[in-house]
Amino acid sequence: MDKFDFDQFLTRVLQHPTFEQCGVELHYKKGDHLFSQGEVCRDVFCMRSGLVKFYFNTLEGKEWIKSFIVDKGVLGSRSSQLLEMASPFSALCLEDTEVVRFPYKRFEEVCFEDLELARTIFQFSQWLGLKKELREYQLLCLSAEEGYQAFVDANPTLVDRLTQIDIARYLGITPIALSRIKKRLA
Amino acid sequence: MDKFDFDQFLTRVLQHPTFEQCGVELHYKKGDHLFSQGEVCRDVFCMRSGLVKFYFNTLEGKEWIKSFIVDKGVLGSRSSQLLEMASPFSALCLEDTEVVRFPYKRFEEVCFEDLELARTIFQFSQWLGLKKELREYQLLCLSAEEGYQAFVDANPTLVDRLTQIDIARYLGITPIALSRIKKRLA
DNA sequence: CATTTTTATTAACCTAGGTTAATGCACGCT
DNA sequence: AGCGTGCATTAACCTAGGTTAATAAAAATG
Repeated sequence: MDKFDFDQFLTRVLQHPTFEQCGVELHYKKGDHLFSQGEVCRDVFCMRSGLVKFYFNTLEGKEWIKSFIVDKGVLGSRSSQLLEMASPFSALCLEDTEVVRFPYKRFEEVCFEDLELARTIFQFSQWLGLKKELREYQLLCLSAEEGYQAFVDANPTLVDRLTQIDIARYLGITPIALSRIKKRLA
Repeated sequence: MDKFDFDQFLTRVLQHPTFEQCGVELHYKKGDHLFSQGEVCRDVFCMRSGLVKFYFNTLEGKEWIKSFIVDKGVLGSRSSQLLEMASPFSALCLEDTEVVRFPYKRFEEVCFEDLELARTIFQFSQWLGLKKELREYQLLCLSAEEGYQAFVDANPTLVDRLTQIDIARYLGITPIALSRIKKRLA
């Protein structure tokens, strides 16, 4: 469960009659938003390919990146889905991205009818929990330099698909600081 | 779902025949560990009263606090439960604490038999996800001063039960820095 | 009740990272 | 091709927080 099999996950979910019926295939271009901070977005996005960043815009006009979703995955705004609240963050495509979109409520309903699917989704949410735990650890315990190294080690191919600005915003530092760190390490 | 009803949760879980049978009531004293970093702990702890901190010890000999569990809650080490890995953090009682302990595997098994319980646990894990999202936001986007204010606002009564050291370790700063922040705010 | 052991505060100094601004590159665009 | 926009680097300066250390108050501990 260290790595999660999204191919299998997507197959299982998207083959389900409910989602074959209510799922909408969408092709987003680089620069498009899946949803934006401040909106309520009750959907689930099953991502087949592409690259998406979740980011916050602060009151001081700064941007911080919550996470990247790479190639395949499942995404959405939890607080919108569960509490019908405005999403606290935006989802922006950094590359052309293909998704199937459907309402979260359907997802929840199906979960309690189809035990096999419930199990699959349970596994996904456990995996996500582990990832979030790691992120929390890195933000809390690692210096900027350690955090950068950990990010590069864990995502060797992703690094080349991102700007230094976005990597820095993910680590919680400025691009200038990241430039200095890279110089220090080289 | 903004606040989670642990009274109801604990009642439902602990009334279940499986946990009435395999659950062990334990009374920990202030200073006791529920489990320690480096050990595998496959248990779930249903907490009835007390105060527990989850903390990391880094290689440089520093301590950082992952979270506090206050009064009532459910806790354990996810990576131990799911992956049978050594826990990356320790759980220490800051006050006398009463729990019921049982193996996580049982928990998982029961979930797939008892749909009502599965629903309850699903709600809990969603609530936990929301909490972790907020924590991620605060670590990533807030300054130490903003983080302290947010912590005090969200946990007005908890603050008096913690030392300044532990609050600082939770915010990711030193107690000295927190002392300066308090002075600045007063 | 006296004695360690923790905790909180403050001061002096240090350092990593933030800020502003200038420069040179590498693109995507018409 | 030529233009503009965004990206990466570097420098100079500033600031929040880290470090060490001294002090005093408050808790545990016997």
